[in-house]
Amino acid sequence: MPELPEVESIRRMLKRSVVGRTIVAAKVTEPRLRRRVAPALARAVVGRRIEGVGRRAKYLIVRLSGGDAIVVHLGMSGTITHRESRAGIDRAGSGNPPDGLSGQVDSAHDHAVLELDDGSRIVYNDPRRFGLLKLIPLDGLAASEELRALGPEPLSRAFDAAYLAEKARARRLAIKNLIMDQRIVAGIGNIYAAEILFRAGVRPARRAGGLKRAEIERIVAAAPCVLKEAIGRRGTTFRSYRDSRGRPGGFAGRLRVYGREGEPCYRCSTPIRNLMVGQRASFFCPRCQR
DNA sequence: CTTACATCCTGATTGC
DNA sequence: TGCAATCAGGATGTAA
Repeated sequence: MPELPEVESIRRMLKRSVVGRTIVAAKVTEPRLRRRVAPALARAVVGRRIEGVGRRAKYLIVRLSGGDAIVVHLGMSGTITHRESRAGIDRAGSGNPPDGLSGQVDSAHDHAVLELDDGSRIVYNDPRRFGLLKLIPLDGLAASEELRALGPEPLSRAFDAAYLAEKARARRLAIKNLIMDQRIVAGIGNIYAAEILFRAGVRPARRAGGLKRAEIERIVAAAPCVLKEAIGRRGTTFRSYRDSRGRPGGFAGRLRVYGREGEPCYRCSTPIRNLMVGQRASFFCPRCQR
């Protein structure tokens, strides 16, 4: 579920609230994520200081003293929340979060908790368990299997028209699938692919290799516009996404096409359509997008 | 190599 | 109302 803007929003908030804190306790209560969380992880992070919180693609990277990073991927349904403590709360194991987050995040799916030296906690929650938690040495991070094949960040200069044109050349798959391929460009998922292609005026099912140069240029220009606007609103909550304080993102009301099947296009009033492209719902305006 | 598809898992929603 | 089918923001492994 979380795409680049959601992970970036969590990164910014987490950075402000946890950098400089030391992890005093850690536990993984459900290691069965998409890949099993290493049993040694919890023990290995205790006593370390949080030096920084970074992001690459949809991965959150929590840098620790001692030269390692906790790499987190939220999969489809993961959230990371930072919960202020109140004395005595979950020591009794009451199950309910003590800090007003109940009803927003179901604690039944809290799978990992880091307790910090100010008494607050960082909680990883993921009902579908498609996520990833892994401790990786910093000096091997870029070469790790998770990060090594990722394409450029869509907010970086490396993602330009010449690059995308080269990657699209002779490719027969739909342009929407191409820009959702993390090896091509990193961080775009189903919601933002739809929004970027709307802004660019290109139909999601168009074959990548058949796009004109001007269309490629419009896609490359649209991507940072859409992503930055979404980051500014702390991401999109379509269903369950919450930021690190448990709040929904504010971009849902700004979505131009995603989830709007049958509703009028804001630009031309034509009903938005939804076609399956590569097994994923793909919303577009049949008049504004060609 | 490229592309299509099933799969992991739970929960919310839709349809009968 | 109840139950089954369908779908969900992701990524990967397999097969064609």
